[in-house]
Amino acid sequence: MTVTERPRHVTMKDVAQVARVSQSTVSRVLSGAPPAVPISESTRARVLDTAARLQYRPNPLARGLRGAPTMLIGAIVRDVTDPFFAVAIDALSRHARRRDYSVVLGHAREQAEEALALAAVLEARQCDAIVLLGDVREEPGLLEDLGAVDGPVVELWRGAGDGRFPAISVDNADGMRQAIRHLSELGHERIAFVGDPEKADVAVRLEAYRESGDDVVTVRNTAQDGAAALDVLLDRPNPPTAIAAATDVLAFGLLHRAAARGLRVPEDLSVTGFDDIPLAATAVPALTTIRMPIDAMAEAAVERAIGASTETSVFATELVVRASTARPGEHSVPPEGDAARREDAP
Amino acid sequence: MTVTERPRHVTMKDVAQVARVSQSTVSRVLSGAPPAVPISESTRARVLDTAARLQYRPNPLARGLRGAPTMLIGAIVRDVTDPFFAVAIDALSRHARRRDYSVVLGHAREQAEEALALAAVLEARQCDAIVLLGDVREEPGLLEDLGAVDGPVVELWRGAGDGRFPAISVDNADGMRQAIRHLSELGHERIAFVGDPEKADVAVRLEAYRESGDDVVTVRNTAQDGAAALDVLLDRPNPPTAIAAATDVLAFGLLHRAAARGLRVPEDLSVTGFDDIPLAATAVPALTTIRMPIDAMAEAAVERAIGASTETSVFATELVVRASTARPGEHSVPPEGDAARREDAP
DNA sequence: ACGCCGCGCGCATACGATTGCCTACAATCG
DNA sequence: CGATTGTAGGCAATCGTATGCGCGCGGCGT
Repeated sequence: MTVTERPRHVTMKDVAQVARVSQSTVSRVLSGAPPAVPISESTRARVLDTAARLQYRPNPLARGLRGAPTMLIGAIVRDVTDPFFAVAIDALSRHARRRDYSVVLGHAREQAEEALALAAVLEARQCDAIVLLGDVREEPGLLEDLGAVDGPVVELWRGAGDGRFPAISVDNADGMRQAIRHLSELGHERIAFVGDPEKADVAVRLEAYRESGDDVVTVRNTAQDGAAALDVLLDRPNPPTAIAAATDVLAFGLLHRAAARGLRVPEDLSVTGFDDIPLAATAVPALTTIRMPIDAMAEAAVERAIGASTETSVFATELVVRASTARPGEHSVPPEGDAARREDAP
Repeated sequence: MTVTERPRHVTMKDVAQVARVSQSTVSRVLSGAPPAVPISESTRARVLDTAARLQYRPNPLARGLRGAPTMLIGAIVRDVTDPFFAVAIDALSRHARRRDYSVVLGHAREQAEEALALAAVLEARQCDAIVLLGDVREEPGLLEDLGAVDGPVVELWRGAGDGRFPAISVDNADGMRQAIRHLSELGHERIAFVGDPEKADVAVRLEAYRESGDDVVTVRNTAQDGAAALDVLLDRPNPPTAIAAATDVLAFGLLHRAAARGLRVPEDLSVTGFDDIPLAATAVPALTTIRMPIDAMAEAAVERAIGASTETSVFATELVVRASTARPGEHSVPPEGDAARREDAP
């Protein structure tokens, strides 16, 4: 074996030279497509062989420069740390894959600067389409920037879309009403709401809550803030018997602080979440929450992004009753019970 | 406003035409670099102005074709859904940002095929470096494929690296010993281990556990499996008084099932986790766990990836004592207590 | 035997940005 | 006043791939 100094990158030209054909022939053979130009079987085989021997890899940059699709969907997400978005990304990636696309992810991390740099990366044909996950309203220049992008932009769970881009969304208001109705039907009369109305989707949930209640604590969307919110609520003169949290993460904080204060859930306090993150089913106690059809929504977003569909539907939520809600002062149904669904049990 | 049919993409040529200069001049002005060729102030201003007016965006593909760095770090992660990796990605992204790099993420989702497609995307100068998060041993062709990549490849939390690529890792064995020692010092004698030894890092933790115990339940890394593992352990003739989980996610499952069975933690059972995911501090009860210096490790990985450093250090873990561990049959210290650290309280 | 057709393939150019080299003009020097 | 230096900027090659167009050659028809 001879010493090859710096194998830098094997190009078509290299393959062509070795195979004793022109670079265009190599291109035609390797493109695989129905050859607009006929190639003899012997030549084709020779090219294919040398390409394999030389470990040729097409350069996507050069391909893209010629206008070829990158088969990449860019996803901009506000905060990867949010368990809900993690699941969403996973679903998005799975459905993209089924369509032969890959997902590249950049995240905004609640910082405008970052989001901007990201947008610059994703645009300009680095990827064929962009999916916005969650509410990215806070990024001032981002949306504006995105307007200049070539490919389609789809919003997924944007909350209250302003119609700037097609959106795949969920009926947040109805979801919150389902939670409130569930608590009402159990006999709760003093129901509080905890959430961060800065996020568009939470704002919609809050608005739906306001139709029947007005005991609101505003916090950032962390379990720690959820815990602190419980203290605020319980130190009120007439504390609630049930709390509807805007997200599961907040509900986790509520459950934690309730236990720390010696309060039993659901006997002394009922708690509902929103999102049905993976850990919700194994919370202590298992969390009653509102589930969204993540999988179907991700699929819709992918189809919209790659132009396979032009629909922008609003998906329905589903109440998942577990063990964190009960009649005031009563035990929940079975101690381990998922009244409505059971798929969570191992 | 005139009708602009298909603004396709504003190129330097367009800017040059409008600004009445040559395309090379536009390039020189916009590159910003110390001009090897002098440019008059008036020309520079004119170019800058028209570029802004026309909303010019450089095409990164064309840049990359000429060999320019993409300022992108590719991250390949096994499973975005894992809360631990979510935090890691966040840290990675932050540190990359500080160095003017962005992170693009692709995930393997435990599927070889997917990982391969991803590698193809990331290689070939689409990004300047690649960071592997977690154990990707299972992907057969991936590592091999990665060997052919131009840029540097760094493994982060790969567990037991095979030395193929430089690795930033954590002392998993010592971490597990810290947990076991903590439980021993509390007086526990029957300590069980729950984890998925298929993952390299968990395998190391298991090995360290084996130095002092042999009550092992093998499961996949989900909270549901953790819950099921508790049933297995408690139905044994001589059940453990403490369980060291290989990850926080498993510990969540253990806590859930313990509560569902009416078992009090930590009075009847002590539980330790591993990772210190964000929700660990607000588990019910707050989870005693092993923390890793995620931030420092992510920083090290970024520096290694972009060639700013050549060190491959092994980082130390830290025991974080919260409320899920106590002497057998005894209450934990303060009900809400973080004995060792307090930064978790809101 | 000559022209025509079609197969198989190479030439050349384009994509957008970078960069080495060269030109044109002005100012300054000898 | 001619030569030199410096300033300002254009020309064209280049990166790797795709593709329209055209060229040569062999076989077949008349």
